Amino acid sequence: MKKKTTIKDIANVLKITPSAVSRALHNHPRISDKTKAAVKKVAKELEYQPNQLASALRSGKSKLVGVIVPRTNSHFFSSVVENMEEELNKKGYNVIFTQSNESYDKECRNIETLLQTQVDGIIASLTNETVDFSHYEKIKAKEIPLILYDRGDNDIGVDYIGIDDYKSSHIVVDHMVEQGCKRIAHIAGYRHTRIYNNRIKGYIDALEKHNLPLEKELILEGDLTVEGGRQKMEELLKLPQRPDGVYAAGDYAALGALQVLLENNIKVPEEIALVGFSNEPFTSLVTPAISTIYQHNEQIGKLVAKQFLKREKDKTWKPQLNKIILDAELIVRASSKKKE
Amino acid sequence: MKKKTTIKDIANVLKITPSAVSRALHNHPRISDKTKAAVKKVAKELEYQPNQLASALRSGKSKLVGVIVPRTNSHFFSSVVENMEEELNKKGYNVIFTQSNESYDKECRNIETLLQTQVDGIIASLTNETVDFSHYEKIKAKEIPLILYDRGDNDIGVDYIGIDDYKSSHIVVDHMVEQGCKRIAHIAGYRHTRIYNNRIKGYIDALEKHNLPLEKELILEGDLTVEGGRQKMEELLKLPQRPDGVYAAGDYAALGALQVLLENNIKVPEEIALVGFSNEPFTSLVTPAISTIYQHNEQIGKLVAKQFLKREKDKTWKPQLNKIILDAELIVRASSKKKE
DNA sequence: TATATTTGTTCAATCGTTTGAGCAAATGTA
DNA sequence: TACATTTGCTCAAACGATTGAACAAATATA
Repeated sequence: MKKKTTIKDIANVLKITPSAVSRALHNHPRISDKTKAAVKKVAKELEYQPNQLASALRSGKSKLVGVIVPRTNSHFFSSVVENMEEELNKKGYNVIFTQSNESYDKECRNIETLLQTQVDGIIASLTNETVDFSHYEKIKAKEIPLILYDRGDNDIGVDYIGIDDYKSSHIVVDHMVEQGCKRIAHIAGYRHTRIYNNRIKGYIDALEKHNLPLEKELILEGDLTVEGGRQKMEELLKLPQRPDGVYAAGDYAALGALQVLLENNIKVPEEIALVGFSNEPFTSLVTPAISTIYQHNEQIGKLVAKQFLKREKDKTWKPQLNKIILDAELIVRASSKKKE
Repeated sequence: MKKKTTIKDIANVLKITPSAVSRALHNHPRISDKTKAAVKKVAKELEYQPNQLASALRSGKSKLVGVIVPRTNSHFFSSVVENMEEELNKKGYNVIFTQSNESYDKECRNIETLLQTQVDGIIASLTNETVDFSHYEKIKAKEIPLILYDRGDNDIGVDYIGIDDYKSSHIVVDHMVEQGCKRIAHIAGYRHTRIYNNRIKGYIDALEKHNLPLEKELILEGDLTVEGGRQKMEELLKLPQRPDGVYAAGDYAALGALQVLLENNIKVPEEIALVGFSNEPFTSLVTPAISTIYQHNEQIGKLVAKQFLKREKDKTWKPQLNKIILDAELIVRASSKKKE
């Protein structure tokens, strides 16, 4: 039943006041080096652990950052979060982490609870459902930093870190053309989600750049699940003239497509080349390994954390749209290597 | 620059004291229904949000639970955490979540920071490295609930929730024998990790149960990575007499084994059946889909949360070893279906 | 009617730390 | 020597909520 030691205990031992102890521990210039040393020694002896709650209450800073993640069972998000945490921990912040599970309601509730917990800032990526952004205004009203990543680039008018989806499609198409593809199909996500729309636009413009004709029946919008990928691939195989390359806007869809191709004894990449998107771990594990777009997960995590720390420091900053867009990177694997 | 409303503000509006407001909000029996209603009305009007920090400081309860996860980029852990969070949120707890990244040092630091944040309890799964448990004694000393899951069953003498690894091996071997396997190899994890040791013991005893001879060269210990699985599988293929079934103690190793089998044009499951462990998502995605052990991720998450809530409620509880062991479930897929 | 009990509230201390103001002693400046 | 500045600390009031004790008013009991 041993009590936690407080600054008061340290003060008693040294016959000074708690205020002096507090200042000593924070290296206040008006405390003598002698006292500082003595305080720190006693603090160590008594195993003093500052009570963050008390300090948070008094100073108004909880040293907690709230993070909202759409899902954790995606490699992209979990590695983003991992790096964010690391960076923030270094600066003495802890991360409270919540999942929205792609549900708008849950996202709203997450914001509620995070604000209630008096977090010093919020880092979020929107759910696919989110089209109304009023709940984010609450955060802005509290005047704490709000940083978005991956989803929600233009929506709320704050800092945003993500990759360039439009350009990513260019990179993919450039690569496939370079490998000899002449008719590239696109298994796309739904247009109403901005990132998928950008990928579609990038795909279209890249075709034009390479003087390839745009064929409507080669763009197939759908949900990017394994099953979705299978269906779209089957449709593509039924076309009078088959494509010689397939660019899927998601890895799961790419996997579904690959399964169908292999089941039909179509050689990948010789007959049809395949590229996915996101660098989910399994892409390197299947045979043939799937080429895909790597979104710099780690770097996004770190950049988000740094942006938060920057905003947190500068009290005068007023929220405004500020995008940091990273170039994605193509990882070329067997599924798209027609040439050696 | 609008200030947050406090109970004091509500008190001023109604010309009563903050204590009355506090009690009204908590439905204290000695506050009249009239006052309660009035307080709640004003609270709503002023958009009152209780300051958790203040309440935590005074009451000594932060309503935060610290969770330590070895890694998040594993499907098992992320779904465990997801369900844990949901269950705890329901009861008004927030989750502070930290990763140890399988590093002992990081684990120690995680505990430090969690304790510093004054969490009401800690939920943890040990890293593979952890063999010294003294840092966990600190948690026990603080007399806050400590619940372990998946890793660390007997080590610390507290509540533990996990699956029965020994029995899981029996289930796997039973199934393979039933499918007609006569010589089952085991690509095992290192014995010094308890769960892997239990899987090995289960494998051995199950063979005996089925009157199958135990052949030393069919047990191959190693790290259960894709590459590790590949190597072990290659060793197995070099044996004078090949096994007709392979039970890998991890899905990644199973995948590596599968790759080698397919590269050698060995028919799976006809010539060699294959079973993995953990139900990582990719096991259902590869061809043939890999049979594996499902660890009831969701249920473990929920049970851990419930156990925490139970301990949190009962102040008189003294930590003692208390294991909840779930039976794992075999998911039979193509890779082990020799019979129809 | 006098006393006991219940009801509804106020009072004041407290959780542990931070922080502006205050003040004496030490040091610097003229 | 006299005054200004700096140094090193103390004092006391916060931060916002909770809680045991106190107390007046209302109600019940004898």
